[in-house]
Amino acid sequence: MKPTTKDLARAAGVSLATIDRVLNDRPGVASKTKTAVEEAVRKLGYERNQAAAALSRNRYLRFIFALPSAQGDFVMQIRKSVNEIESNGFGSMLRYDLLNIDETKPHDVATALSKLSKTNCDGLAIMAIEHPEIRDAITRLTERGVPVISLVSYQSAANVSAFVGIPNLQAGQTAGQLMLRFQKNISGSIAAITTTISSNDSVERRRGADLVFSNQKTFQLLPTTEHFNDPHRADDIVRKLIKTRPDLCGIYILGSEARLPLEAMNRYANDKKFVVIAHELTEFTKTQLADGHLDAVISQNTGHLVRSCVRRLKAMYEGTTPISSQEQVRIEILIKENTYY
Amino acid sequence: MKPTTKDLARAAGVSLATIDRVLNDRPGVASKTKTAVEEAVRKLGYERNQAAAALSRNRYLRFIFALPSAQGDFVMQIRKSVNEIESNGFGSMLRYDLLNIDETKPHDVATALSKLSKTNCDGLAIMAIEHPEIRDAITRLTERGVPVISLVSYQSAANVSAFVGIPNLQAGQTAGQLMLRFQKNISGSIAAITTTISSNDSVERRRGADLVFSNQKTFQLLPTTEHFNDPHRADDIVRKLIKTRPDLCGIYILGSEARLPLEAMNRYANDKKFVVIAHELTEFTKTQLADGHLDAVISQNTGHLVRSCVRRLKAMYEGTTPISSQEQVRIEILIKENTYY
DNA sequence: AACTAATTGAGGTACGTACCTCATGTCAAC
DNA sequence: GTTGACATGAGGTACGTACCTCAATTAGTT
Repeated sequence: MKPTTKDLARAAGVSLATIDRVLNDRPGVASKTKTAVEEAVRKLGYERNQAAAALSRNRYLRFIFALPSAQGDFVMQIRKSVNEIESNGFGSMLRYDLLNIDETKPHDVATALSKLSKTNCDGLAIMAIEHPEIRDAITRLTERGVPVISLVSYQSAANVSAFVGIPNLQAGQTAGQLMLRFQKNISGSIAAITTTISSNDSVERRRGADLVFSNQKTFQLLPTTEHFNDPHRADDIVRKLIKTRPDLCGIYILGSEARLPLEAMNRYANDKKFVVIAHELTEFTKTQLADGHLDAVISQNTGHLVRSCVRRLKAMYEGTTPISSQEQVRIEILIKENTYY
Repeated sequence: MKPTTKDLARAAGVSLATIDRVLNDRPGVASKTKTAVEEAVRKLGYERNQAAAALSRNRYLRFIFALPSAQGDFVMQIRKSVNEIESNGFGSMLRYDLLNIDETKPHDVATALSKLSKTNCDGLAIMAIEHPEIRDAITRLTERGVPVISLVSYQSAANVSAFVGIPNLQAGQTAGQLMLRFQKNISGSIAAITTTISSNDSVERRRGADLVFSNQKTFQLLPTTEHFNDPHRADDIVRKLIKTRPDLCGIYILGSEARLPLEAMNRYANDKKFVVIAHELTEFTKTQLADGHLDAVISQNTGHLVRSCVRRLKAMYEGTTPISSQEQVRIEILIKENTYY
């Protein structure tokens, strides 16, 4: 059997009360006593019995996912994954809540975060743009002792404890490489489209693709065009591209929401065959893959994202370290054949 | 707060002892009482507090992984994943043990399985060949009340509760499709090499690839050749292929151990560029990807395999149903760019 | 009606930890 | 040498479930 607090007490020559004080960082312990207990922990290989601890605490760990309130297939997917994890066997005594944040109003976001503290939140995973007010709110939150993870989009706030998501530079390299390998032409131009280049992931992906394209001469990646979530703009961009670039042989959709450019493609590219690559597997992109309108999707699994967040937040709460290898969210390549419907 | 057994007792108008009898399938409960309790469970939405249950039971759930004792990068990877999961935050009170089975001696395997029962094993995940003796041993094991999962390689034993692994037909389709898309030639022959075609996964993958190749005329997939883990044979096969087939433009390594054919390729294919696709990401195939000797790897993540087994075994033990969507092990495509080193 | 068997209840202990109170000990400052 | 701050121990309760015993009740059979 594993050692318990009783064994610790005996080994360290102190009482259970002192063990409790040390293990739970309560005040009133002489530093040499503390050292002795820590030594005993090390020596016996004591690990807190989380089941017992959870039971004794008799309260749920409450993890909060702060996600953009804006519509979008990908964010929806994440939301769905958060809701699904509830019924999962992740040990007990865990609760997950969603918090909608309107990124267009950073002040409101900051206000919402300021209401969180150790008493109502045991960990936060946040997906948000980079903004001074948000960054400061996060910093203050961590100072209040709440572990914070930045999700999908990296937060440079000093104290953010971790990032969960794919490395976007590599994702861009992957997309670029596939784009080249899927080409049957011997040369041509490839378009790059995104929602907005003020989004960090788009920028990094573009850089990744550029790295790949710079290794060869026959294909060129055109400058990134933005559609700002405007259907007409997206339509214009695609129509103009096809009309003015006879050598166009591929489209790379950088952002996480591929719907608008893809729908435009479907309108104008009926006869000619382009290699089309986009990001994030959603119901929509799945359909596009199945129909052959999309050649590949570079994706991160939202279930993983969410579970990884939970594991890390839990580990931070418990003061343990999760296996880092398993926490690296993988860049998935999806083509028609390896997608599940 | 969630309802407890006390609430159940009150709601059903019975005592805690009876609640206990019903919840734990103990004898001596009138059927209408049982119904009443079950009704209360449903009505209150009662869910057993697993932390408390684990604590009270005060014993670890013991899950056993039966893996082939034969050497191999892939099996090693699985073994490693099993060992790593221990320190994972998978709820507490779980133990994982490895059981080596020598598939060349099915009778020994059956004997080993016959020693397992509810008292020393709460769930088994087994990766083994299809064999009557093994199949019967598994059937008897499930009859003794031990949940069994077949891992990687499907077991047709009547009572095996689940399969954890990738669908190999689809994996073959994926490999075949990539092989065609990566080709810059306009026609040619592709070799198919494996350890032995008595292995089920190789057969299914071949069938998958055939499906893809039959949709076009310009490339042909050569008959599958077997090397039986013999380095000379592997060497011979590759050397002869390159010498006798000037139109050779690709190699598909079907089995899960790619080392021998790849090493042979590295010896003979220095000058000419083939598209090479293999299965399973291991340290070796990673290196080959990085060096450009391998163009793509179709893989299943061993960490996922193992965790999926654990989740399912746990769910079976607890009598709950895991989210099936999350349990489908995905067919991963890995190229140089999206591999982590 | 008498008897047996099946059913149910009452009440307990245990698991390992968290968290609480209160008493006692120690040491240093004045 | 008294005071007070700090350190430590003793001992308790609680969490929700599992598992045990023994008595009491009920139902079914003869």
